[in-house]
Amino acid sequence: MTSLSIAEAAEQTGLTAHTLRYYERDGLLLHSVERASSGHRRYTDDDLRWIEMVTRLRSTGMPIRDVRRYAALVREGDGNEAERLALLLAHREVVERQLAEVTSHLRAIDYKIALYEGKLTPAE
Amino acid sequence: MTSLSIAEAAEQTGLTAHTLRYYERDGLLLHSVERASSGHRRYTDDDLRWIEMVTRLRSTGMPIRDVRRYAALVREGDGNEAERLALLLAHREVVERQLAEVTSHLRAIDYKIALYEGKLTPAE
DNA sequence: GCTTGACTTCGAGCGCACTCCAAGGCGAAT
DNA sequence: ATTCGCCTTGGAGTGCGCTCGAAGTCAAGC
Repeated sequence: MTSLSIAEAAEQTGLTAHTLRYYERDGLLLHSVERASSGHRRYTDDDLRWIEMVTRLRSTGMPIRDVRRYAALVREGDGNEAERLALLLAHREVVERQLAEVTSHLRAIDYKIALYEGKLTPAE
Repeated sequence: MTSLSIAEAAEQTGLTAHTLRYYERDGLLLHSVERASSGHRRYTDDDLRWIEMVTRLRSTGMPIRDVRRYAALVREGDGNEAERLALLLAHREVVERQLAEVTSHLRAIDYKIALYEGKLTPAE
């Protein structure tokens, strides 16, 4: 349960093993992943939970470098919650603006689609 | 009115002059942009309208190569409306899935934000 | 006639986020 | 003991979408 190989962690998180190693190297995780005596990585539930958070940030378009900054803040421990909050709030604003933009562009595309559909299924 | 320099077209479309040239080179426009006797590009209203459509597709995440395909279909003229429609419908599905995903991730981030806000503004 | 500034082309360069490869290690199974 | 499969590292490579630079042209203004 509480200790997965990199392949299992990849499966669980939807990332590739390559990406998991890359994230670790690049400072997106809170600390180096533990190793078995063989040298193989062993992911804990906590690791997976954090990686899930990273995935949420990434999937909403947060750049790697900002995720790294956020990870650094969390790693530092108590005392910088205001800074973490600021980072998340700033990100939320970006995402919301982007959602609004995409939605509005999508409506315009839908209009175009309706035109083509009208052409293909002529009114009786 | 109906004939803009590349700088003016850039201003109007929100793209850079570099990007406008790049799009043209890359086959995203319906035809080569007309030239003044000086060799400078002159953008017509039709050009701008098409570029706006391209911008909508790009802003919703359609890859350059698919925009190029769509442009090719439109360029071909009447007779392939079904194919154009299929392309747009497929794109709409992708965008909608992505919107749903981002929205759901955003909700999770909002929850995290609420936690930090709770920490910072302790309940009375 | 010279300068200025906006344009031209061609091709190289860049930033991002992976993605992959080569060479090797470890442990279990045959 | 050798094969197999999964893992390791360091570093190179990839794909995308621009973005930029160098060198040159042209028209207008002084």
